[in-house]
Amino acid sequence: MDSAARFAIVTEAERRSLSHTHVNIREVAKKAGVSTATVSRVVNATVPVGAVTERRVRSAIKALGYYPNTHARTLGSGKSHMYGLIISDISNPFFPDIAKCFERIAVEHGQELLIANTDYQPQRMQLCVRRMLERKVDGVAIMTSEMDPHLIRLLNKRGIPIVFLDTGRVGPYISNIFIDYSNGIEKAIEHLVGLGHKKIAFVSGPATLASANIRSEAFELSLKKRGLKSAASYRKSGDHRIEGGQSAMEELLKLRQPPTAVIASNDLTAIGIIRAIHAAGLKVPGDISVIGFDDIEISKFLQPPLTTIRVPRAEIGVSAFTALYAASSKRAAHGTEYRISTELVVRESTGPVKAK
Amino acid sequence: MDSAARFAIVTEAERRSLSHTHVNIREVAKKAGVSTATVSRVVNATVPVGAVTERRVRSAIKALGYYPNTHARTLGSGKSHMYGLIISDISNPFFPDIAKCFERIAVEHGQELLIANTDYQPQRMQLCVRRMLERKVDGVAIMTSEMDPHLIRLLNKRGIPIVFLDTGRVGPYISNIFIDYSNGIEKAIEHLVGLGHKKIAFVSGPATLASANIRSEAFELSLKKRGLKSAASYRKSGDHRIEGGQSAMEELLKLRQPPTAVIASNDLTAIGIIRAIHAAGLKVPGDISVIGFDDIEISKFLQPPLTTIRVPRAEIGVSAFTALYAASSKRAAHGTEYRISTELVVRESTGPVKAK
DNA sequence: ATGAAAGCGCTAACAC
DNA sequence: GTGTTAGCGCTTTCAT
Repeated sequence: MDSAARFAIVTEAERRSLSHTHVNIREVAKKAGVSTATVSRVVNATVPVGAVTERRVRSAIKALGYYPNTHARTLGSGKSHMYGLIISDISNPFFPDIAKCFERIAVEHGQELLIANTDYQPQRMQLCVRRMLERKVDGVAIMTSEMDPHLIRLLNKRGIPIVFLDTGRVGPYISNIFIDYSNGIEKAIEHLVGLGHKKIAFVSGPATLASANIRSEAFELSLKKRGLKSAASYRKSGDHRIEGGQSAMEELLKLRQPPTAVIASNDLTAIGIIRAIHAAGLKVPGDISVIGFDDIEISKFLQPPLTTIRVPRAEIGVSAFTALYAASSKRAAHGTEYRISTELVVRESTGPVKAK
Repeated sequence: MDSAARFAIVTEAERRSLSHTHVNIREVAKKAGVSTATVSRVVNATVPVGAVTERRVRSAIKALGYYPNTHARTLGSGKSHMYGLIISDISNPFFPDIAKCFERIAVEHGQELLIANTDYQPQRMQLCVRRMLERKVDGVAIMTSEMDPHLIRLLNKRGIPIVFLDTGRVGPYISNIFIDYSNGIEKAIEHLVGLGHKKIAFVSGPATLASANIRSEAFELSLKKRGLKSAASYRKSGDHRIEGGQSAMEELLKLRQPPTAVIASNDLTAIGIIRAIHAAGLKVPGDISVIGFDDIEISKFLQPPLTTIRVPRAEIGVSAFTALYAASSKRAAHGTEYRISTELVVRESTGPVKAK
């Protein structure tokens, strides 16, 4: 099969004739013998149209291969039918699931999704917001920590609905997705205590990340609730990547009394921790138990399969969309708080504390 | 810090006053005492403008907080400054790196990236193309296999530049990113043969995926080149997910003469393979060597770190952008082929064949 | 139920 | 170097 047949390439002549005649609503109207307004009504199903008229319009649309120009539509109606999603880094396995779910629902509702990465650089946040403003998005989901109040104000001033993940509080045009980390963390500590662990360490994420801090604080709190003392030497900070977990664990292993269990601020960190433990010739969970956070897809396939605190990412995607959709369709000026709970998924990286 | 202070929420009165006065080019022009055309010239730097005028315009823009409306701009100029990227599934770890890289470069060039997932469903491809058409993208990168020639024609007919990944041939407005799999695969087989392996199996991807077939064929070819016989029983098909690799390996282990080495069509498959080997009480690479494909980020952190054929995803992102940018800026009607080579990354999942 | 026409915010061709 | 103005393709009153 040659190239032309394979892709059904059109001839240059055919293309020229078509590009001059870029099909628009006027041509459809002419062909159907109606006004452009009627075509618009058929396309958008705004007000009822006579049955015969509708059929004529539809067949004209089909015959001409008409696709409405979204930009013109936006200009006319004021709604872009586009939501923005600002995240740190799409290659962080936490985000793709959220983005995918959000996109699917958005498309089902006739909305588009515009994704912008800050790449963890606060100054890129400004560019992201600018893009959202220029594209006139109907709402923005912000899932980074790098959020200058000034930039938020830029969006809020224009009445653009915003939904935050985890950070931020509900306000005018501002919703928030609250993730109940404490629930999962308490279950995790309970699980470890039940296995006899007393020396429990925590490897946190970068201090600049609000959600990482929340996880860290929830850990402290849960530990206190259980009456366990929380030694500062059992608190290490990572970077939410494998490398950070690894070096944090290396330090923990140098302690005179290394922990018997470690909870990580995310699964990548846990992978690094396990790696360091293995590198030291120790076993998971034989010598040290490890609990991750997030439950990214790969976690259940690790050696050993990772016990982890699941953060339901699909639900986050749904809530983010729901928040923006509610705010932008109804004229609900005040945001809503969406609650998402976490749960402990017990697999094989945790076990009874080693007998001395 | 309370909500208002934290986000610098604006008052309702302030917002009302602003939303009525949705800042547009005319207001900037009025404030700067120039025409809208001049403002446009300053914003787009199309033709030189007097130094004082420019300064006045810029300060008006700043004072008013003006952000040009991209949709109006698109309507006026005919260019949307937006590229589409159609992929199967953003949560497949192969894609985020490509998307991220593409997006970064695109933004640097004043372009936006619109991502659409087909979710592996051919019928969703139609919706994706429609979205691209309606948003009037300046070009589309198609990185799925589900590509109905009819849909391609829809894009091509309108002179919209397309770039394919791996599949497809160069033609009018059509570029292709050719990935030289054979190079990496040959190196992989060479590596295994050097370690004494003769019984080498291959676990392919889904037969519906063009790139998976290309990988599979390249394997066959390389094997023949080396004069090794290629037993049909050593050819299993997976699904490019962990599960598929696992069950494929389970079958391979049932063979009277199981292979001593396995090459997988992607890294996830390799993870499944390793899992099955471990589940059978065997060791990697002690009993069986495993080579993956892609080199996703996690591969080097697996136990054991995975030897794999790296497909440079950042380069793919760059090439995809370059192809579209070249095609849409110059009026180069004919596409280009971009070549990307693969390389073997030797880590610890491969070792000498087990002595009998 | 349908048509006519006035925008939406910007660009670009043309004047000066 | 700068202003004027006619579109770009659609939505949306306002008539009819």
